Amino acid sequence: MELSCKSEYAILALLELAASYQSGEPLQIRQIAAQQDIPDRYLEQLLATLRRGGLVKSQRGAKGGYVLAREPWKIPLLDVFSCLEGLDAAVPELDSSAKTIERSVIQEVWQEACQAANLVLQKYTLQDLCEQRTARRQMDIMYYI
Amino acid sequence: MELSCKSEYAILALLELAASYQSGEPLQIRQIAAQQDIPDRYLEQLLATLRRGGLVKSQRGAKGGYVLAREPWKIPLLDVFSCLEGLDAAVPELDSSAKTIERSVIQEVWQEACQAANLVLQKYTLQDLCEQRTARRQMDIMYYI
DNA sequence: ATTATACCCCGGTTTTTTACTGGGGTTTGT
DNA sequence: ACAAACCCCAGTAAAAAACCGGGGTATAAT
Repeated sequence: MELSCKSEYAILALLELAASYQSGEPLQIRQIAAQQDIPDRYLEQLLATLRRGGLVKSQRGAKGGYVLAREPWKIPLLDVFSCLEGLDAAVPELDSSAKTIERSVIQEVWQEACQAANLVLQKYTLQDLCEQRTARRQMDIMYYI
Repeated sequence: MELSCKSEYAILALLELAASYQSGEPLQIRQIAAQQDIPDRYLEQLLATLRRGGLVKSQRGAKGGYVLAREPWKIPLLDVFSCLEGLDAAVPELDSSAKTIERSVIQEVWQEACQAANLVLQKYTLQDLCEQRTARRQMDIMYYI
């Protein structure tokens, strides 16, 4: 199960926004894209999706950009995934049209596995990842010395 | 997270093999494909992969076919997935080449989520699914009456 | 031995999804 | 007014998933 570029890019962008959340100043697509080495036109689409999903707010015009729609600790990663991949993707619904019993039995197990994964993605917030990042940076400095 | 055709087909086939495991008689691709409504040429590929992965054994020639390589209760679903999608797919390794700290932090969380899912897939065996199936069939009969 | 059956190998094609790009419009601060 | 940014839509390229076909090989039955 590979993490899609899409999700990785989105989370990277959100991490930037989380880091600058205190400042209140919006970040521009260009900036984020440059910082995280993401194709900016592509990132634009992702941010648009995140905006429609209520995860970020945008400010148009000069000095515009994006800010998180709510505090970093109130945004679990699961929200990001369900926004991008669709909620039905995060937790696939077992269609009652269930062609055969076998298939629905398999789907149920699969669903349980997905829910287990989602539980993990639910418990980590952007804030958590930000902290992990700074902690890691500290470690790298220590190691350097 | 959608279940791939590939994995669904494979598990369906393995369920058939599990069901006829007692008999000792091999099942043919054609039979399984017809029973579960799977394109037989495609199923052939999958069974070949499962064979190379040591999950099934094949008997060539007339009266040939496939049998499970070991008892149904000794085959957790995770084995099927890792065989088909590759072990590195089931548990993505975080490459130490880690471009940036941010990306590796994200990968770690993703990996934890995958492991949670794998734990579920580890605990269910083909046997379990078979039993689920027969149980479900009983229920359907009750409901019919 | 011959023959029919059924797996084996390998490669190609089609379809779908993912990742990415481009053009032209609209809002907004200076 | 004008430049900086987002907005919308549509297309393309590349990769993965799903599927198909041909010719070969082992094996059981006759």
